[in-house]
Amino acid sequence: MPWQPARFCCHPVYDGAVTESTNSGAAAAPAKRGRGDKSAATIYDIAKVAGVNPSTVSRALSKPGRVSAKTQKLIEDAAAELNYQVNPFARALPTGRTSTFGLIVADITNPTFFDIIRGAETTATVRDYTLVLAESAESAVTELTAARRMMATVDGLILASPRMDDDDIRTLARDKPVVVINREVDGVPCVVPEVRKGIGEAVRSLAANGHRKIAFVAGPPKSWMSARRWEGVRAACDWSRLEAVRVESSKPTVDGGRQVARDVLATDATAVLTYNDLLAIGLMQELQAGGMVVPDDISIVGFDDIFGADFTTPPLTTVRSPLGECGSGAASLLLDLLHGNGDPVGTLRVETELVLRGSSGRLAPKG
Amino acid sequence: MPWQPARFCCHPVYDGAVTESTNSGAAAAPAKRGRGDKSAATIYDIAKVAGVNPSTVSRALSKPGRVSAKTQKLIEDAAAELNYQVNPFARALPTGRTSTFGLIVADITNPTFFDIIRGAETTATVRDYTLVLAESAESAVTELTAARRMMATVDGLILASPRMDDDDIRTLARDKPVVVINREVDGVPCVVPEVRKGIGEAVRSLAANGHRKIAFVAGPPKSWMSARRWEGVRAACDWSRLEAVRVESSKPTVDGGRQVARDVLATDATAVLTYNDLLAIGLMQELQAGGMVVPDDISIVGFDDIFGADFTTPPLTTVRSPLGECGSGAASLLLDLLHGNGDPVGTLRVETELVLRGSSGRLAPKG
DNA sequence: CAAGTTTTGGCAACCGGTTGACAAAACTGG
DNA sequence: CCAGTTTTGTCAACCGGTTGCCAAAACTTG
Repeated sequence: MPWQPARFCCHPVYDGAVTESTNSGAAAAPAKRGRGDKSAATIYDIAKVAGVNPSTVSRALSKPGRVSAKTQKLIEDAAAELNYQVNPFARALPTGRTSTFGLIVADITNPTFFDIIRGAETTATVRDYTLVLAESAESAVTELTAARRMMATVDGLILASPRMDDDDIRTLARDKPVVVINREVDGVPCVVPEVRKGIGEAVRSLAANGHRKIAFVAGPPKSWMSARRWEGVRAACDWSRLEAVRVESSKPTVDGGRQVARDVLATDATAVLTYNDLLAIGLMQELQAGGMVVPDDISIVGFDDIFGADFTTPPLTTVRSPLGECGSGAASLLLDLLHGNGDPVGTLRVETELVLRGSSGRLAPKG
Repeated sequence: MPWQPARFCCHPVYDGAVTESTNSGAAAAPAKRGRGDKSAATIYDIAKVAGVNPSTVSRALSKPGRVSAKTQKLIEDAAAELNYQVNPFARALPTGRTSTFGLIVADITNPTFFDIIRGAETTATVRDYTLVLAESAESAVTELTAARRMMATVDGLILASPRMDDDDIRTLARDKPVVVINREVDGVPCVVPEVRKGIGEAVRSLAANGHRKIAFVAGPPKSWMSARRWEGVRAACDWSRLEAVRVESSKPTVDGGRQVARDVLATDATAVLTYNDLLAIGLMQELQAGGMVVPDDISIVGFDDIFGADFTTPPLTTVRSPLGECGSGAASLLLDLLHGNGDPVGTLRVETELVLRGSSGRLAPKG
């Protein structure tokens, strides 16, 4: 066996005893064939019932208008009667179409992706597609492996915040349609939040509250998004004649936020913008633990508006990226690509906006 | 077209202009066939290279020990050289096996499921299976539809906090292996957190801090889990000679928690246990907004220890359900079932435990 | 070394739809 | 009413593995 059996860390109790139910065969012997116990209806069964040739059934069911209205009706009735469902594998084998697409996220733990997953899943379901999910564990290699594996079974792929090279992405995109979220790759359709507006609002808000020096806590060094956000902060600060300094973080998590607190204080900036909300939350926790009051002593602004950003005290001011939209937008883009209009390799830009909550504001007068 | 095109709510800008890249054919014309542009290698290609019969290749690749060591080697080398990958559809068609299983959750928005998804996904990947995700939007009908649809394409199914009838679940389980999380269904393997220990710890902790009357904010009326938790609270309170009162909530969300605040106050309990963390967080926000201090004026204990439960001020005391374990446990159970040992229809119980944080404690002396 | 036993490999049918090529039928217009 | 055109239906090959059955090869044993 190539895999290690999964282990529990908390001593779960497995009571081998069968529950007191009669257990009358249910769930005991899974059916051998692909479909249910009663071998499911095929187009041949329909053909027999409707008195036509199987291929006629196939055409009636897949390409509308190819058969006469009355035959169509006949076949549809027969299909309904037998409650027929196409066998996706039989269909996929000759056509290569699977009505399925993949979504690879860097880290399922990271709430940033929750909304993306949700948006993509919703759109997939609405358009009669199935979403297959995989995680890359923040590793470029794992990501590429997962992507390759998926390519065999899906019609297209969405990469959310991919870690692999541009070239790898383009190579994948040569095989099947690929859409990238949170990064721009030449020649590949992308969905990216446009940071300018949101950051502009954030910086203006801070400037209006008298802040003069702003620290930006950066994300992973190779993150495309982190670079864009830092650019955005710098540009907005230039515009508002504020000073901007950059601080590096070890990892874009709550823990990373706690760790970076010293460095942030060392800059003596009075306001901080972070690469993402997790960093902001960790940073705020650490600063508060050290006795600072937010926003009286320091203002904190996060990025993304993830689930839980408003659980903190004070609730986190943040630049919202419409993550759900990114997910559904990417899915729409991909499905459009799959349904013919394959050309428009463009970038879908979604707007960001400032969500003003309690963690930013005017400095309390020194006393 | 049966579907409505997905719409954006925030006026995203689609710049039809092709990015300044040369766009040299990349991603423009997706390959027609199922695999990559170069038609992928098949067992027939391998057979030709290795100089054996295709069926020998099939056997060498799928059932170890069925061919001689040297032939095996020959074939493996040829496969590696052509970098062959099985076509999952071709394999699924005759066998019905897909190396895929489904996971249906009630609500992708609900962070309770994040860890479950993650656990299941991780285990799936480790054991070379693919996870397919679907959401039921809290509707029993949608859930059943999704389940039926999935049954055609997966080897087994995991239902997390299902909303459908026991009988529907058993019917599904007759077709393919099904594992249920967060609910017990006779004759179907289940994974449930055992609430007694965690609730016991919570109630004893509250009792030790001088609380005499505890309110339980219930979840959805038909939730199996909510009933178990209420039972657990009542039993633990009896044991510790505390009074337990039950309060109904409208929905198990942050908002529902806010709404239930009045009713909780009306009970004049000094401590509250809620059906889940979202309710606890909403309740705490509302009480704090009304000027109450947690835990000085009232203690709050949540359930599940979801992501973000420690973002609040004070951080939330909660009874942790090992959700990740539930997900991976269910996946393991399912895969074991799929790999032969099909019999043990039992219940996997995972332990809960109290996570003591700041939202519970001793009442401040009245002043 | 021959007879008996076990491996190993090859053939061919099969899974269930799809699709190009073609024949039959229906319809058009002169 | 017939030639020409369009619609509708049929046939058969194909997608790429899997597997039961049997023959050939390799190995054991008396």
